[in-house]
Amino acid sequence: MPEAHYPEIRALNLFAEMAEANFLALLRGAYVQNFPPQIELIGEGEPSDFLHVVLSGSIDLFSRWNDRETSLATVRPVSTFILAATIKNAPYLMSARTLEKSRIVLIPSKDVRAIFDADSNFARAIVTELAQCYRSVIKAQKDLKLRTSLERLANYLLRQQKHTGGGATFELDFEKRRLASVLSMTPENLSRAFKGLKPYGVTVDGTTIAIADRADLEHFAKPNPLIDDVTS
Amino acid sequence: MPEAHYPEIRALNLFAEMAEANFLALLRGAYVQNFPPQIELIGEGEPSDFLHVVLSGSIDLFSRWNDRETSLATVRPVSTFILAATIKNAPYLMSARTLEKSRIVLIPSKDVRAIFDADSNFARAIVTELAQCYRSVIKAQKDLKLRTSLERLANYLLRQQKHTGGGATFELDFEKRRLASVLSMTPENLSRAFKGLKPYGVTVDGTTIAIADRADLEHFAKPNPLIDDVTS
DNA sequence: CGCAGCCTTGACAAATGTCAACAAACGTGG
DNA sequence: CCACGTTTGTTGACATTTGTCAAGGCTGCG
Repeated sequence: MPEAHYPEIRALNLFAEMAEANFLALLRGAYVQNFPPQIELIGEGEPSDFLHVVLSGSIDLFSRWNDRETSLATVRPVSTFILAATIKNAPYLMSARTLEKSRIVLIPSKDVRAIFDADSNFARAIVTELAQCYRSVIKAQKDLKLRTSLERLANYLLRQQKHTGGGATFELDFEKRRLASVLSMTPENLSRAFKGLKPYGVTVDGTTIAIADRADLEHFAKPNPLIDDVTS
Repeated sequence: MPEAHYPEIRALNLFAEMAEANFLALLRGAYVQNFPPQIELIGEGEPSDFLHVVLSGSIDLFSRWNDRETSLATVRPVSTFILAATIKNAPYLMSARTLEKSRIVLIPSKDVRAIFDADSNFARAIVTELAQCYRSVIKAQKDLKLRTSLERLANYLLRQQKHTGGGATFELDFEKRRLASVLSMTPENLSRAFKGLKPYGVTVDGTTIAIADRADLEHFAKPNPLIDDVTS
């Protein structure tokens, strides 16, 4: 793969502290690939042959069961996905597809496991990353089990507002139908939920959201650091 | 702590491969404590001072928000809990309480982190454990987002039947109100859900469940290894 | 025996999903 | 650049699922 990509991969927490020789060894077997939108990169149940790194574009992690489908997470540059399956050498639990044109690095899983054994800094970074992932899912679980769909939407909007800088108006970074799936509701229900937040100062124009008074919305949403904060 | 407990702790995957000296160092600062039922051991948001190991009894991991409460997992002997918080040195995301009289080993988190840095076998075991935990939560997430409560109950019963040896009748290992919370439903809804499974051969007598024809129930429940299998 | 907690049941309310229709936005090929 | 068809979002009417409240039965324990 082109060395031009090395620095941005190296900058990831996962790879930042490892020995240079090991980093190079890891990327020696890796390659970069460009994918058009809506391509299914991996299917749940398949063996985890590669650790994936998104360089550009965005990836939807989703799952199907009994003719139903749900989005579990979105991966944006620059970060890795399906690390747990790679480490455990177990089948993928989620499918992945490109949402837009995306550039992905594929690192053979066996190389990841080999270097993991050889480089304790890398091992430590993997632990931190996995612990982070675990805690993120636990938060999502709490969001799902403790809140109604209206509350989930309200808190999502507050998170997204913060994430985009805190301005009174901001853009959704999802197609609404995907947002609905992420929030575990139908598109119709999401549409009505937006209206349900109007009393709390939320107005919607396409993918542009305006929050008239953040405190007002927070009073309803009751955001909680142990559910809504990205870090920690 | 009494050395009598060492072997059963040592037998855990997490501790099995580490150097003896490190194992002893880890347990030097640890102590065992007995708790009566219904004691809240830790509260979400508190700093993660100890890694916990359940030697006997059982522990409910749960979370509260806005006057609501939900059970996220049950920990049974012999296993650890809240490893991720310990590793990240971050606040607990879940509260924990004893369900029955329980004996717990408390290992200072800073010792865990220190030995983690010193013992690569231990580090590897932690990675495996975390990856396992992560995948379990993802499965729970899929269960929750892709299935109705009736389907979740049906699949839970199939898992529990398998877990208890596969006999046509078996015992629930939960109080029904807790099972309801784990499955993300109200006790009333659970009560009715049991009746809803009657057409598929499920009969209930107290905490004793009978499944007349497993294939019949499976036809409805559509269990899937990527959601319902404990391993992998 | 009597109390407390759990489970169940019924009646009802609220939340959410489904289906159908239509409008708006988007992309493609002419 | 426009016309067309496809996809997405919205809305209404309705069904289903799930939750809430209240009451009563059962069980276990002091």
